[in-house]
Amino acid sequence: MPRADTARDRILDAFQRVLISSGERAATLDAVAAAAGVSKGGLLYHFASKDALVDGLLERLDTFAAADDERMRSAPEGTVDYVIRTSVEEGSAFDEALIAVSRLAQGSHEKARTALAAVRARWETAIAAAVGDPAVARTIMLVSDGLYYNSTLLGAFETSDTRDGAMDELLAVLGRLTPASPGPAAAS
Amino acid sequence: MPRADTARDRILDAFQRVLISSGERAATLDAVAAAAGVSKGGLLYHFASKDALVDGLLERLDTFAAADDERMRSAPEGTVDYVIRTSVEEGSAFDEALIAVSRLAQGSHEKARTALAAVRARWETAIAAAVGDPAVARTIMLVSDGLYYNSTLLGAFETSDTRDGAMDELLAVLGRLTPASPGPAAAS
DNA sequence: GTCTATAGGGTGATAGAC
DNA sequence: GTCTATCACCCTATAGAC
Repeated sequence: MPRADTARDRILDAFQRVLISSGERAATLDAVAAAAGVSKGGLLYHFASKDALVDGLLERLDTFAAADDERMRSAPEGTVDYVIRTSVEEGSAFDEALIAVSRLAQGSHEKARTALAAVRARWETAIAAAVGDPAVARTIMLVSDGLYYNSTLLGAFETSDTRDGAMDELLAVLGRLTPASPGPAAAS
Repeated sequence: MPRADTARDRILDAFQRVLISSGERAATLDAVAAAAGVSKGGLLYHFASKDALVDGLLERLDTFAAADDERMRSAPEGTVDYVIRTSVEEGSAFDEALIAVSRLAQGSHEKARTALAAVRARWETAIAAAVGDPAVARTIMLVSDGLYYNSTLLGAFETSDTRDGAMDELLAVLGRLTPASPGPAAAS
């Protein structure tokens, strides 16, 4: 179901690509159809309306988010490490769906914004479970939000943030906030 | 110049209002003209094109940002306190211009994104000057970004963040990161 | 300065051929 | 399943009356 080479999936891939590289406004049915290598009519056979196309992408995001949820909680480096490091784009399928939906949310699409908030809620819950102090958990979540905001919305990571070791530095700073316990390895 | 009741300013106010409440896509010349109480033709007399309208808003933002820069550096509560607290919407004229430009940046508008990055750069510089450690400064800036992301883009502050004292709590957590010196009062 | 009218281009969606 | 018209609508911008 997730990685089939059906026409539907190829169209969703194209939709994502156009959204990510050119934004919501450019993601017209015409543009998506062209990127998918079909005509507008062909696209509309698989997705009866633009809203249906959006819903398809939102479902895809939800599938990926559920998978990420498990990975996040069982991450060997620890939940906080995992969440912070994956806050900045790395090119996974989940990432791509997430950024595409972000572009959608940037437009006006209410459903996309809700879906995004739901993904964020998963992260927040996991961080709260990993760190004792709720105020610290909130701080860490906000840092994650900040990384995400910079990398996907502002597109401004030419400065210090791509630098190798910047992430380790950041995690070291955040590590100082959890008085009791483990940044890395809360082991078995 | 900044607070005159000229027709230009009334139109820019209307542009802001529509952008904030209905998003970039809804901010058509028709909608802005209606909100400003003029016709489309009337609007286009003052701003020759939609691009000119955007430029007008960007100039307004820059004026406010320059004023904010001074306030930020001379804030009696300290720069970090000031930046963090003003990261979440409070309804100032600066805020409104900032959010309006954000909505614009959410579309595709490159100039708006650049303007937003410039404002962020002002904050980052000021924080770096106030806090010794650059890694800590970056962390604080990311928290500010996160607050901004949540309040203006996700619109998700119904949870813990509006709560009275949430900001104090957050600032207390961040205060633990500056080993040497003063959250509040680096006084005279 | 502000209005109405209209040109010109793009967008989502339908109908019907293949 | 996929394509080529084609429709109705909305958006920016211009022209010219008042």
